[in-house]
Amino acid sequence: MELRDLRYFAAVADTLHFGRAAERLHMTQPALSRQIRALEAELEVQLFHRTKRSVKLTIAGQAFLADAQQILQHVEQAVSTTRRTARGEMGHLRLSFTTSALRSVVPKIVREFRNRYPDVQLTMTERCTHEQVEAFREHQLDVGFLYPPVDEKLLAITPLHTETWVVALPQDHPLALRQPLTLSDLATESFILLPRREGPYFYDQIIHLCQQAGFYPNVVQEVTACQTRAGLVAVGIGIAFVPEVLQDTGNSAVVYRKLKGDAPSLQLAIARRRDDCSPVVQHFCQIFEETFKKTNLSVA
Amino acid sequence: MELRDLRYFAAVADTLHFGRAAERLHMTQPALSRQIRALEAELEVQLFHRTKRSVKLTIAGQAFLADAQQILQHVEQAVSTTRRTARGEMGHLRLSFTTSALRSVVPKIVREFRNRYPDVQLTMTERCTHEQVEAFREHQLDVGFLYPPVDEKLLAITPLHTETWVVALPQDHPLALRQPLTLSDLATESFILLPRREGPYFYDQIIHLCQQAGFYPNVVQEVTACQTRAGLVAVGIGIAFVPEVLQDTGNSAVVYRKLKGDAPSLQLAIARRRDDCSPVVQHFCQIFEETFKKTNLSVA
DNA sequence: GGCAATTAATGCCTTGAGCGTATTAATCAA
DNA sequence: TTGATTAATACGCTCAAGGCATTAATTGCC
Repeated sequence: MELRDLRYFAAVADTLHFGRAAERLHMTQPALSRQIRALEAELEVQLFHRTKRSVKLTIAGQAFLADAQQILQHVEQAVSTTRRTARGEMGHLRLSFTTSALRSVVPKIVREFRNRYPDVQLTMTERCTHEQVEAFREHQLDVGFLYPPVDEKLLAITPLHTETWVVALPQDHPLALRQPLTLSDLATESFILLPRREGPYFYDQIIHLCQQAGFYPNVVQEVTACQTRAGLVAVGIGIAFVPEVLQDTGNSAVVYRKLKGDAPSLQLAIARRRDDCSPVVQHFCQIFEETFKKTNLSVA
Repeated sequence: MELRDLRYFAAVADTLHFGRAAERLHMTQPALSRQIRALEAELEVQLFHRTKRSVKLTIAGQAFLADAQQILQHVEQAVSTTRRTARGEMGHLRLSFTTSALRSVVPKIVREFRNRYPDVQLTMTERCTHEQVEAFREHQLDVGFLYPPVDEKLLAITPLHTETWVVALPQDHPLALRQPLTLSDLATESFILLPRREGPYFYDQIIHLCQQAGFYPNVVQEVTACQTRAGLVAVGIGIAFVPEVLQDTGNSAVVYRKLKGDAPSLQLAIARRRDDCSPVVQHFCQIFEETFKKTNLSVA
């Protein structure tokens, strides 16, 4: 059985007239009659009651017609879906970002992407940099906003902008009264930092900056997520560094102070697999470039 | 596009190897390669990443594969459904019956039918004889249990068994004390009957029998359904005739008495359209015949 | 009742889509 | 470098599917 047979059958079932159906199919009536007979022979089922003058669907023919129409429609839809998928208008995009990226560049890009490609299913997952790298390796991720440097030849990484980080202090801390702080002001404080293995570059940067400022920091390591960091600061466990965009102005128990001179900073970047030729990812990166060129200064 | 293309594509997508796919399809590799290329050209979409040594699905190819498999499966299912429909193993049967038939032959036949043809959808509607005839005319009904005679050349009617009707009396009626009644005992009673147009044969039979018994019945006509008849008898509106199988032994306000000698009776019959060649109806009538032959005596 | 119109089926011939065989070209492994 | 593997290409053949001409049966009209 071929789709041809279904098309012919549907035409005859629709018109109940071999001549007119043949005309619609741009063929001759004898050819059509023969094809329908062959189809009936193949199915071993009579699809039409025929007299020399009239044609009527049998019960089985009615059942077959319903399926035939569905199948033909499904085929059309499949062709359309395939073409649109090839063009990147349909499909799936798995996106990850750090907490700070979610507060800066992600909303604008995602809004524009959903606008232009409403039929692409987006899966967005917050992940820190090394989780994203792992996900890329396991083919679980298509595009990520993360902090380089990342030691991974698999990934193509485009830098976006540099985030400045600020100090989070308990509201009643003596230093909270002074406005422009320097790193050396913090020499005697306890530092709340992510474990080195979860962000070695940033960790080493802090250590390095402190040593330049003349002291070695007293580190109280912390495994939990960013959200609890402010809480730990509030109850006096120590002080912490936070991306400027993540300052929680609603929580009066914690105050944020900029650092004069050398401050810890991280460059946000967009990453994708080098071997990923998915048109959806290409569209996303295209939009990223357009949006980034226009809004780079305002965001950075 | 033809189903052939989908079959070929699915085979290659499954094996990711033109040679082995061709083998599975009982054809040669060059022919298969050409067909896939032609399919890609028709879709204007690349379905496979090919090197000289390996084959991989593209994103669009993955999307197409999902649809192609569904379509091929749907085709198989359509063929199966059509064949089973032609054999009468699937489909739809609309069945109607009088209240009395529901209490006699219908349950056994329907049980057996559902047993043998579980995939035929049954629609059962209680209808009196003339409603059934009307439904047959309007192609709303396939098989009916009704009371002939029916003046309708459209229908093929097979008699089933003769129902004896009994008299329903109020429990405190003087005649309720006597056991075998005769029609002439009822000469002075009021009769609750269906209007003549809703069952002229039965109506005329009553009149005729009464006249034979020497009186013309005093008829209190009633339009409502059988179910309320017992209620009307109970409150003393009159007496009524009821099929023996519909005697409501739970209601002590009404008693039922057989009639000695000529009693009103009706023959139950099974009816179908003469022009109905539906295999489902044929199976139903087949079962009817088998069941009827075995149980005729016990039911009648 | 006969004739014209309609319409599905049949017979015969033609064409090209699809297949097979043989071969090529590229890649990989040793 | 060589042999093995595998997809692509070249060329020719075959038959399924289509066209044309005709038949056969039915309907409706005069």
